[in-house]
Amino acid sequence: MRKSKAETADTRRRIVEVAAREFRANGIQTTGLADLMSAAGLSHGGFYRHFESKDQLVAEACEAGLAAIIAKLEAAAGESAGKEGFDAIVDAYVSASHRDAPADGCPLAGMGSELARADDATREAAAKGFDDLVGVLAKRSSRRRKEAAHAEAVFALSAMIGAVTMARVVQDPDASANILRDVRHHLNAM
Amino acid sequence: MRKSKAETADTRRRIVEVAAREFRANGIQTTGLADLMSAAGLSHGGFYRHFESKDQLVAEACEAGLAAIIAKLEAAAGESAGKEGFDAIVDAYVSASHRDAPADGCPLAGMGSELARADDATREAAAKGFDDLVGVLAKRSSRRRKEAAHAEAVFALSAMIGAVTMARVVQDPDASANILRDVRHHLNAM
DNA sequence: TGTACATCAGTGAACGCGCGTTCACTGATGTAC
DNA sequence: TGTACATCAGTGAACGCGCGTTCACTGATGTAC
Repeated sequence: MRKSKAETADTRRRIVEVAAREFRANGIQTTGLADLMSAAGLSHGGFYRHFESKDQLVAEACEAGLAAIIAKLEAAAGESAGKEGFDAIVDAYVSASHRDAPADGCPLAGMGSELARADDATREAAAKGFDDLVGVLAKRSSRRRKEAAHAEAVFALSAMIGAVTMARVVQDPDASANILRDVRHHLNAM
Repeated sequence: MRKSKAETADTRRRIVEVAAREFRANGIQTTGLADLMSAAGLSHGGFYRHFESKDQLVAEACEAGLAAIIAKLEAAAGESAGKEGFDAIVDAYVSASHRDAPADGCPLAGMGSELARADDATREAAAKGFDDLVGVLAKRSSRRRKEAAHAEAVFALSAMIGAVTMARVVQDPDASANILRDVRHHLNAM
């Protein structure tokens, strides 16, 4: 039953990808390895051929999820540089479509409070992702001074993460949409 | 072994209080009923004399935690009305002491992403708490128009929740402190 | 290049453990007369 | 007001279940000669 190196690498990648989706959508604690493995088309006994522990997978999935959202936001900014790009990123992040698709969204919004209690490697991956996202925003800030642009990006990202998290908590559709709208407008007006 | 009505009510209150602390500090899924009950000084079999299910306790604990943080923030604002009170609340919320004491802090920051996946009653309690917090801020907003004050409060609260959540994820003490500082400064300058 | 052997990806079953929930039991409290 | 009985808060043990992790096994892949 041994698989080729290429197949093995592919399987590993598939597990991380599935995990990144499931953890964002359903939470870390709630998602079992058996579910993950069968979603990846495997029996769950084989998990430990690829990872030392669930924690290791969590860290890698967090990293992968953050890399994915960063790529998406860079794409959303597209050609638009400066403030225009900044707003494009804000609009993509603080949106109903992001709110409604946590599996494809930002890990910091999808599992923020769980990440605060995760192990060192996972928190490190999350912190790096946060920094990278700050960088993505900061380089498009209208502030001239570098420190001011960075601080503005930290502020904006905090609001973005809080907004999407709370828009997912609030069940009333209007109230939820209003949170997104209010935060978007304030960030666009910055 | 039957207890008097007063004692029974007291026990129930104690369980909710302990739960509100533990859920905020350690998360909902991670906190077991046996732990909670022994922290409340009881054997865990007696739980179902007071609650129908863990979910019911989660909802009540969420409500209690939000009522507590609201009282604290009102107290922090104290005599200061208007913008001064607004800033006092922001400074109390977006602080190292709040970050470091999740058990006594805001449930929306302590278990935000878990609340997004909680049952209806819990999400309702969380949404009401969010609204109430918005109200606490809005009535101290410098905006004259009521809708503008409300929108500003929603924006500020989203940033506050995101900031405390992320300050708990980031392990590096300087980076974590900087998130709080940047968000505080921007909200104070609003 | 071909053969012989070692490696190891994946299977399927099992492990101990802690979870939420249930239950028989206890005896003090509450209630009805 | 006092007595007799029903209620029910709390105990402690047990329930089934799903969890993360381990393991013996299989057989194709990789490696050494």
